[in-house]
Amino acid sequence: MSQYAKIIVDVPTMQTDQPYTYSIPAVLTNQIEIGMRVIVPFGNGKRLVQGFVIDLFDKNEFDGRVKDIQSVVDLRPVVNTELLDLSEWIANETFSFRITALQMVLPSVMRATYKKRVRLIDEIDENLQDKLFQGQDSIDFDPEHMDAQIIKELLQLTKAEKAEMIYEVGNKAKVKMQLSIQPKLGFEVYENIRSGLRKNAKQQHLLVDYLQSLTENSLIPQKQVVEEVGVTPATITAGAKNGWLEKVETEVYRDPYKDTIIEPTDMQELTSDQEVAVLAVDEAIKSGTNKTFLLQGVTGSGKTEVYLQTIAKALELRKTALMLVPEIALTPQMVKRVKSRFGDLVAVLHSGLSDGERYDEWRRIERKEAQVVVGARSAVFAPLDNIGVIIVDEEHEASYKQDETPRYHARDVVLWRSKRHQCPVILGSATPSLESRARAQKGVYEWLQLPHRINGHPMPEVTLIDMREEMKKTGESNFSEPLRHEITKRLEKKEQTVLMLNRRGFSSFVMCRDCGFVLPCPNCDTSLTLHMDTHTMKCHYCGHEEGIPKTCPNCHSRKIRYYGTGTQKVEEELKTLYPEAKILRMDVDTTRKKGAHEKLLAKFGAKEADILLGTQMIAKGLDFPDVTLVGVLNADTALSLPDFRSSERTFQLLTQVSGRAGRAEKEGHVIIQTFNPDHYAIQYAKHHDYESFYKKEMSVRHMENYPPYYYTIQLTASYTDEAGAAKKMLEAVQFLKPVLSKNAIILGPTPKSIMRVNNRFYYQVVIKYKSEGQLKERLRELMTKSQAEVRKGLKLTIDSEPVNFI
DNA sequence: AGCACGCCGACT
DNA sequence: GTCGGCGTGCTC
Repeated sequence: MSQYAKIIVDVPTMQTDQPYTYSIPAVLTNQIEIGMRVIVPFGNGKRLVQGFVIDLFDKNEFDGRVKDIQSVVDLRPVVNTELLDLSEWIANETFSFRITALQMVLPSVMRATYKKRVRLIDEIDENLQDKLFQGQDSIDFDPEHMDAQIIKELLQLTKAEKAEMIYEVGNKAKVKMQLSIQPKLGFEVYENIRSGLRKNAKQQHLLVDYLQSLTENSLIPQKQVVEEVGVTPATITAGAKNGWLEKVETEVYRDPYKDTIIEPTDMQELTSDQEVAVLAVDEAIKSGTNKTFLLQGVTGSGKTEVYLQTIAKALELRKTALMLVPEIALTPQMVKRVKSRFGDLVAVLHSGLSDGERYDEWRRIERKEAQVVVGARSAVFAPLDNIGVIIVDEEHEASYKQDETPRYHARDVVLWRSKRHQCPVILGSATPSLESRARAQKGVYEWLQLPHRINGHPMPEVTLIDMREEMKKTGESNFSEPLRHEITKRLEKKEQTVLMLNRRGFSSFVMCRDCGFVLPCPNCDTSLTLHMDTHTMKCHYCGHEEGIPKTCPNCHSRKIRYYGTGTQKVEEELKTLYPEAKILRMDVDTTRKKGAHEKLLAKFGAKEADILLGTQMIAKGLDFPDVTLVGVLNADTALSLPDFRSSERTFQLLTQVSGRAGRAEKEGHVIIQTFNPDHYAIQYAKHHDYESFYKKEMSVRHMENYPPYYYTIQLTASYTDEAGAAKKMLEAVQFLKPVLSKNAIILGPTPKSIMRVNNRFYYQVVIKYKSEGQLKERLRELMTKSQAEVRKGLKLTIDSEPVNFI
């Protein structure tokens, strides 16, 4: 029977990033447990905030006024001790607030909502009450959407104690309820009731017949009864009145896949390589060994089957399993594959779900109804108990790193949880990140390989097209001679083609042919991008939108035209080249709507189109047997970016798209158009040679002191004026230098490559280091020290092991 | 974050 | 003279 609780309050600032002590009032005795959410008064006024109970104890050591907890939000803890510890670890590792880290491990609907109301507590002039309260005795107080005069008067009333401010802490999480009916009587009783009915009471006869056919106390949704039996809700209500049945509200899950028909499938027979892998992991599951496996297998080598069978092994031991997949690879095909093996035991978590669906999947996991979780990055926080195995598919994917605070890497969280659960981890990829591959080399990870494709087919032939030469021949076209030729051949043979446009650094902008003027964003240092679908110019950084200019704003020339290569423009060119071909375009614009992505792919899979044109998103996991040609229109736009990982990214991307050709019986062909045909990333991708790429890239990283030889940390400051941001980063360097050894390398401060975004100026510093015991502590001090400036509009972010350097 | 307190300019 | 602007300190 604890009397006090330590609480992390929902006020995300550096100053309040610490547990606060609250007393537990007598009415709440024994109701409060660690991991529950509570509502507490916080601050001078009557402000109420939500908080998480992180500890309970008896003796108060805080000498100051201790307030009572106002109320509890949950009946049972929502954050278990594992996730509590995990959130603390993440807050530490990522320099984020504990409250932010706590909220992150829960579905977003469970975040508190705050509202203020003003309520009259004294008589006031009737006219005034009409004006301020619209006749009511209380009104929502929302200064954002209220007249300044009204706000003022309301505040005056509160000051004069004629009105009071009421703080409301809300909860968006809603459990969906469904009205069901429950037969309450036995067979004979219904028999009697029926004989007492009038002959022409058709509806009542139907209902009684139906009730009689059910077992007593079974629950049937009313909706279903209305549909299947053909009785009206009114009849059911009447039945309830007569005591024939009872109406019951029951909880239902919003199931995102309820309309998907899933046929159960059996395990596939394993190749000997797969067998070795499954056995190794199984052994670790059985012995409860916290071991990490790097499963490196070429596309089509059957990594997924290895995942599924290890999951099955975990389930056999009554353990659970977690499988992470990159968001874009989490297609219905993928989900179906897992669900068809494990049925209702599977919960799926990804960004395509509505908040309600996500919440319900989360509750199914939490209640142990789901034992297999498949999901994107944030699914790593699934409240699974007794985890037997954790899988990270496509472990090299940059999207596993969250690019907002808390900037955690799902792979790191997985390793933390595996330690906690004493279970193995499988990191799977055809093109592992250098970090992981290097760890496998050193024996930190156990290296499992699947070097052969299951169907025994050779990897597709890859042809490089030197666009420097081609440009001389074809001019401004996006399609080289050989690529056009191959597309034509596919159209004749009725085979399918996939074309990929490497979107990075690519977009259509508008330029004046007379003076070279490019339409800039007024808020950012970028040019606006043309969007055909909305007929506007948009900024991809701040969302600014304006009309398409007809004349050049600079020289008033009418010769203002599109440039560059957006998917829309390529699509237009394709249509002119192949007027008879059916083309599907897949990019951010065509897949924005929920489910659009799936529909497009289903269409292509059903051979309703000849050519699929898209951005990176088509590179992942698509499996279409009739695709025999894959074309990459611009292989190297990413290569020139000032990011040390650009070679690695290019190699991974090209290797992945290449894997899309010739998955089934037919032989595939890949054509890569490039301006750098001799670049090693492109050469090794052509030869499907990961190992050589790995060696070459490791030597580059070694020479240039980059990961995996060095750790990196990136500091970014942004401010409303450039000097302020630059000054802050200079100060930061001065502040950090004293604790850094001479082995640490400081890059910068430099302006970010797009220095101005949304009228804020960005400067950065990157520190490369091997071992700096005091660095993290010092960085935390830097954040505390900067509080005053943060209040004045400075934004300071610290990103440990950033994945994007631009 | 959001609230109270406190100190200076321009208004009923 | 007071109202209200925002700079500063604190929140169990």
